[in-house]
Amino acid sequence: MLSALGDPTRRLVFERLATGPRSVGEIHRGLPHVSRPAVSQHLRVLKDAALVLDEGVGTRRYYRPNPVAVRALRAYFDRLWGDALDSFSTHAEETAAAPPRPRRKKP
Amino acid sequence: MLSALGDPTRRLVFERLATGPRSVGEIHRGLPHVSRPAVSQHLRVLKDAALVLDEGVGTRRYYRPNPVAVRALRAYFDRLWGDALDSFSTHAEETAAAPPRPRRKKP
DNA sequence: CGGTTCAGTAAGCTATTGCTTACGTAAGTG
DNA sequence: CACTTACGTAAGCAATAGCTTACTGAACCG
Repeated sequence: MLSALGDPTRRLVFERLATGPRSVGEIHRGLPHVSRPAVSQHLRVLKDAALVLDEGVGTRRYYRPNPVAVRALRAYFDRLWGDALDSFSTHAEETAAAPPRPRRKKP
Repeated sequence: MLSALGDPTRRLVFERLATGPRSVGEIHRGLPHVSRPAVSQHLRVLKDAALVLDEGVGTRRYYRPNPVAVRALRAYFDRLWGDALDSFSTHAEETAAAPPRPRRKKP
């Protein structure tokens, strides 16, 4: 998932979907610098990564973010956040317990 | 930031830091498939992206996640999550209000 | 001191990636 | 039915990314 969001342009595409379903053409119009086929290709990558869902309506195809994916990403960073906090408090305790840190040549 | 986390190997490196500060050598030992210079290079990218902080102790250098960055990422997906929820309820209302989907333009 | 450990950097190579152009196709329109 | 709209896909290309090897430079150790 994060691999798919690694590309800045793809992130732009993805973020355009946050506020509601968009067709390929709409996304393309909102991103003049990106050709339409490029948009299609980005959407394909996003879809393969399960980051977006799509639904065909007539001749167009509407894309929207996949709630499951967004939740998973949130959970990922929540976990990281928790671990980092733990690590931080441990770090704080240690450095507090040994104030003059056994640095380089000071002591 | 997300660009930096786009690479799977780099994500591995980053995740190794979640549970506490690690030196380059330690990370390398935990990731046998990745050469030590590669680890250094990944850490450099992570540092340039402000995803990690580092502190030199003697001949080694300890890396740890940057809390600010993790919080920012959490916030990013939280926002996305909120927008997606709004979008979803709107979508639900519309489809509920108009069972046989209106085709082309606004009826 | 010399030697060793730990880490960052340089150079070069390969694989991947993202883009464009061109084409194919299904569905809506008159 | 043409014809148009909206997408997807194929092929090919240039740029980038990540890896490895080799070198350099600090800081400890004896």
